[in-house]
Amino acid sequence: MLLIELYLTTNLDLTPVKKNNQINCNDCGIHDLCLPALLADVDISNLDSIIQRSSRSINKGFHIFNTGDSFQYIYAVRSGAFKSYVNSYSGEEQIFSFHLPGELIGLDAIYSNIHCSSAVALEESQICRIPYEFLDENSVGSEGLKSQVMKLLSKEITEDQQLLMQLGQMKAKEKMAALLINLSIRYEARNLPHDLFTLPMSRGEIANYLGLTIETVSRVFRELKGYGFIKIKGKKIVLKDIPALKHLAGIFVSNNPNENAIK
Amino acid sequence: MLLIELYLTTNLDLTPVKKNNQINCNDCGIHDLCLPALLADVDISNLDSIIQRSSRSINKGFHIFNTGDSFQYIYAVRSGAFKSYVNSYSGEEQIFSFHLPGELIGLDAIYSNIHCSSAVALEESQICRIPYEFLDENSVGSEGLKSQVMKLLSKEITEDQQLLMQLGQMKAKEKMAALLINLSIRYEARNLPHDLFTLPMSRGEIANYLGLTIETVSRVFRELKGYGFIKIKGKKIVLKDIPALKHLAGIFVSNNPNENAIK
DNA sequence: CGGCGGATTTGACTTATATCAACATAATGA
DNA sequence: TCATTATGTTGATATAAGTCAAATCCGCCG
Repeated sequence: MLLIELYLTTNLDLTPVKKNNQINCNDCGIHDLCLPALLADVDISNLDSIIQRSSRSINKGFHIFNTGDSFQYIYAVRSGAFKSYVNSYSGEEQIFSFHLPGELIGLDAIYSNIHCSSAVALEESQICRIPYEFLDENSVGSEGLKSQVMKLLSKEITEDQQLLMQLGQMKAKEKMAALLINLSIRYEARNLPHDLFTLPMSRGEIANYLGLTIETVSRVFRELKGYGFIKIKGKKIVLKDIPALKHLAGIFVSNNPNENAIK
Repeated sequence: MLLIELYLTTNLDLTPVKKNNQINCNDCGIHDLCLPALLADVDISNLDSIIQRSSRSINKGFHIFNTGDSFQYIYAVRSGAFKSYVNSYSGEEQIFSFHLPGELIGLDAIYSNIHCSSAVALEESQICRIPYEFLDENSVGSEGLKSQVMKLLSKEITEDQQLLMQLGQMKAKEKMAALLINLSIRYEARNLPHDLFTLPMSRGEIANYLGLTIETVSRVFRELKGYGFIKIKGKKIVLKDIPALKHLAGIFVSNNPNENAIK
């Protein structure tokens, strides 16, 4: 496989990637969850020369892009977590997505070539990125890549719609259960414990994301703990009764949907 | 320009398009708002042989696709209006989009090749459609088309995120003002009166879309009428004070954002 | 280690919006 | 046309979640 030495030259705090400590996509721990897994039709060795990896981690609070930035890269989370948010006209922040390892960030800018959201690290994180040009209509050899990115875009729409549904008609308790189950499923997909993890976001970020207040988030956690559905201490959470949480979230589980019913 | 006689052969109530009553994209009234406008790089004459037009209108209540249907076409609204919705596990409907003329429907299915939403006509409508194959990764000559659809997908994500913001933190009055302004902008884009139009959707559909109840929608209309911001009778609405509505929706208008302030 | 500041929890109270119920109006169809 | 049904309005009341305020917890830094 051909490996090309890359010198990254952006505002990101990335050091040049050296030949000898370079990891290729095939060796990456989240290979199956990231772009390569979606690129069956594309020559992966070629992809490896396109994808740029950060050699050192990104600090909590570091913005990988801001609203108004020109579209230069698509990012993939290698480790850690990010949030995407937009600012309303009145300046308030609205989080619309949390990004876990193996997930992509920045696709919103394809439309206007300008990012209309900001993305920031919620904790010590590592990322990979692909120059935007490889998705550009004039680029060659990226046919399969473009199709896959279209699928990802489409998937993102589907996910946004699910969130819309949650925000639109669900009660606080249901929204929170839905978030926990959603995180659980995503952690499971990367082969991490799905019933015991550390929430990468603060209570305030959960509240913002779900359209609630911090106090309500706190109270609902207490209530779910009271039911024995979860154990929570700070950001460490254990999902003790996933079927009950799924039921709360409106996800059909048992044959008798009333048997776990809680007012 | 080459025009090809097309026989449409689906579950849609479309009659064969005859040569002599066929309209091509260049002649279409919403040409500037639809796919052709986004396809500067693509040979439009070729597109005209791809796009299929309905010769008769679609009745209110007709579904152009349902959840679970395989992905066969991308649709463009020629006249009328549609809504897209998903059903929750418990069976309730959640509307996430209204589609006005010149807008596309069905892009959500690119990810899984199966529609995960349903689309239904809100009134007597006409549509065009493009077979999905022309976006398929194996298709030739659709490079520009694919790039444009990617942009549309990206745009849709941006729009969904705006709606998310609305649902998440806005009050009922603000949500409704935002919807009215949004419709106004979209009508303006198709060169229709932007301050006087007929709402294509029912009060119940507005309520569902905004995460409110029918009663609240009705009451907020009355309140906005009381302020003199709108005139409304049934589905006919006049936006009498667009700056005030924009201000309510949180869109910055004047230099002194407090001067229109209403509790 | 100890203290400072931000994050979280908890309680008391308020309020926006939902719910329930009755009525009015508009659309539909024989 | 009128009867019938769907859709929209209005009022009274209930409640989920927000607001305000105080207490507690926790991480961080000298």
